[in-house]
This record gives sequence, C-alpha cells and structure tokens, in this order.
Amino acid sequence: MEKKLSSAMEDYLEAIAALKKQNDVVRVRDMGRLLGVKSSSVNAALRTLSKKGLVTHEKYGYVNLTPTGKEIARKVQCRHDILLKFLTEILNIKDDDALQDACKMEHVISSKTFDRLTKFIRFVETGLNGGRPQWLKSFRHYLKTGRKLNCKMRQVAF
Amino acid sequence: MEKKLSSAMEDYLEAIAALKKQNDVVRVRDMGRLLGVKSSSVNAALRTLSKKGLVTHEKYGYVNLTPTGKEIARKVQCRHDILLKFLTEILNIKDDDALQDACKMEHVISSKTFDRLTKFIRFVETGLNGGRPQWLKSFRHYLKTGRKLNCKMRQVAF
DNA sequence: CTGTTTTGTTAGACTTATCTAACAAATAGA
DNA sequence: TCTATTTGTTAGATAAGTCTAACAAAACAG
Repeated sequence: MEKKLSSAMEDYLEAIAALKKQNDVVRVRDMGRLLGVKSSSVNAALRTLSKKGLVTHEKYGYVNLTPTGKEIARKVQCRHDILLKFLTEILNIKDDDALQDACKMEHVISSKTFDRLTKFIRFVETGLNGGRPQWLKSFRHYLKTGRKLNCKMRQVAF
Repeated sequence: MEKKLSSAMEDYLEAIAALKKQNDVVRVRDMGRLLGVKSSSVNAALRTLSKKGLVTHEKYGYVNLTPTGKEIARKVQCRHDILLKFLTEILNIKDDDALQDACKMEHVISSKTFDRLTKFIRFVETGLNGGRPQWLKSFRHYLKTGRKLNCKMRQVAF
C-alpha cells in the first residue's frame, strides 16, 4: 500500500486530468501555468510521480496518467466537487471563496468525511424537484437577517 | 501584516495553549510528546515563533505565548472546535475520526468558511432546547437506513 | 553533595517542494 | 530550410520542517 500523496502531488495529478479533459494532450508548460509554478518544478514533480507509477512522461513528450494515477486524480476531483457543493449550496459561500477553500480542503479530508458529506448533499437534494428544503431556505434567511423564524411561525406560514 | 503561519507552526502554538491550560507551565518535552516530534524540532519551531514575536522562551526556561501568539492560538482553536462540532453533530462522524479531520482542516479553512460554519451550527442549535431539528433527525435516519422519509409523511407525523 | 536521570540545546543531515539560470530540443514564420 | 521563439530539461540554491547524535543543564535520589 503506497503512502499518502502530498497536497502538491495531488494537485499535479489533478491538473493533468483537468488539462487532458480540455486539450486531449498535456504539456509541462500548461501544467505550470495552471498551477502557478515553473516548468522546472513540474519536471521535478513528474519525476516523482513517475517513480510512483502514477504518470508516464518521456523526454519532450506529452504527459499522461497511468490507470492508478487516473484513479487518484478522480478521487481528489470527487472530494473537490463535494466540498465545493457543500460550501456553495449549503453554506452559501460565493464561488471564488468556496473554490479557494475546496482546493485546500480536498487534500485533507478523510474518506469518512467525504462519505458523510456526500450523503449529506444527497440527503439535501433528494426528492425536492430541484428546490431547496425548507430548513435550508430558513438558514439563508438567517444568514441575511441574523434572525431565525421560530418553529411555530414557520408551521403557521405553511 | 504578517503572512500566514504554516500548519506546523499553528500546531505548535495550539499545543502551547493546550498545555498551559493543563499544567500552567509549558516545557519543550511536553510539546514534543503532544505533537509527536522530537525536542529538537520543538526547539527549532520555538526559534521560528520567537522571531515572529509569538512566543517567549529563554534557554532552559518555560515556554509562553505572547499576546499575539495567544490570539492566533485562540483562533486556531476556534476553527478546530467549530469543525469538530460540525463533523460530529451534523455529519455524525465518530469522535476519533472527526478529531483527525478537524486537526487538519483547522489549518486550511478561510475566515469566511469559519464564519458560515459557525452560523450554521448556531442556526442548528438555536431555539431547540438542546434537541435536534427534525431535518437533522431525518438525516441521521437516512444515514442508518439509506432511505429518506418523504416530506408528506413527515408532515403527517407532526 | 554528588552521581544519575531527565530535559534542553546544538550541529549537521535529509526530504520535499520550490526557485533561477543555463542550456537543449522542438516548433513556427519568413 | 534556417533562424527565432517557445517549450522542456538539468543543475544547483533555498526554505521549511523534520530527524539523529552528541553534549549541556537541571532535577532528583540517596
């Protein structure tokens, strides 16, 4: 069992997957641009990831994920997506801020937390025809006004 | 404006605050034990934190937080507490797992996310006389059974 | 007091992830 | 095609945070 990848390495894998989706082909330069690091850093990372069997990259060639690498990238992306969803849809944090946080949190949450967050989102979204549950609307109201409609009033209102 | 502390340095500050609460006096050794690092690492960290004006520590003496250091430790602890509360009380993750995650997440969440999470918890806890809101009970049920009581049934039940 | 144990300090090494700078290969434009 | 630009590679430096090992100071026990 390989030990956990660093945040940085997870980011590289994620970047490769993202660029692959966009361009079909992944170059060192584009990875550097996306991640805000120099090509030499990308190269160093590729050597590391290559040794771990997560990417393939021959000199002056394109970068590719191995099946294992692809799998890890997928998982990180899933963590990212669920966190982003939680931050924007439940906590009502605006996209830019939520994205920043999701990009950091995605590297630290356990599979248990991922699982529960996933179920929580599913719970919130299930059987509502695209709307929000009443309690979530109520939370949004609370965020705006600082005040909570009390239970009885809510009952009456509906 | 000082730039953000690393996770490691935040951990050291937190450890000092925690030990101070327990023992009134903080030694290098205890910090190392608590954090699972060697005393030499603690020493290195104390030099760093000292330069930043966050701790005081004279040779062979006790360790103390400066007011600024105390303030930072307090903030980290607040992030920790709110995350732990969210993970255990909302997501219903068991204490040990939740603690692990909170200890990592506390170093990466923004003040915005902290703020929203705080309000979310307050929203959930306000005006319930220590109980849980119906939707949260419903979520627990969903976690156990994988099934969600539908809205109409819930309405009827109340 | 004095010797032993515990605690603290220092120096130096290692790892990870980054950078700059010099150079090499590939590509694109004329 | 040939040169200029872009892209990729390498070597070496730097910074953080950790370690081990050797040593120094303090605390403790008789």
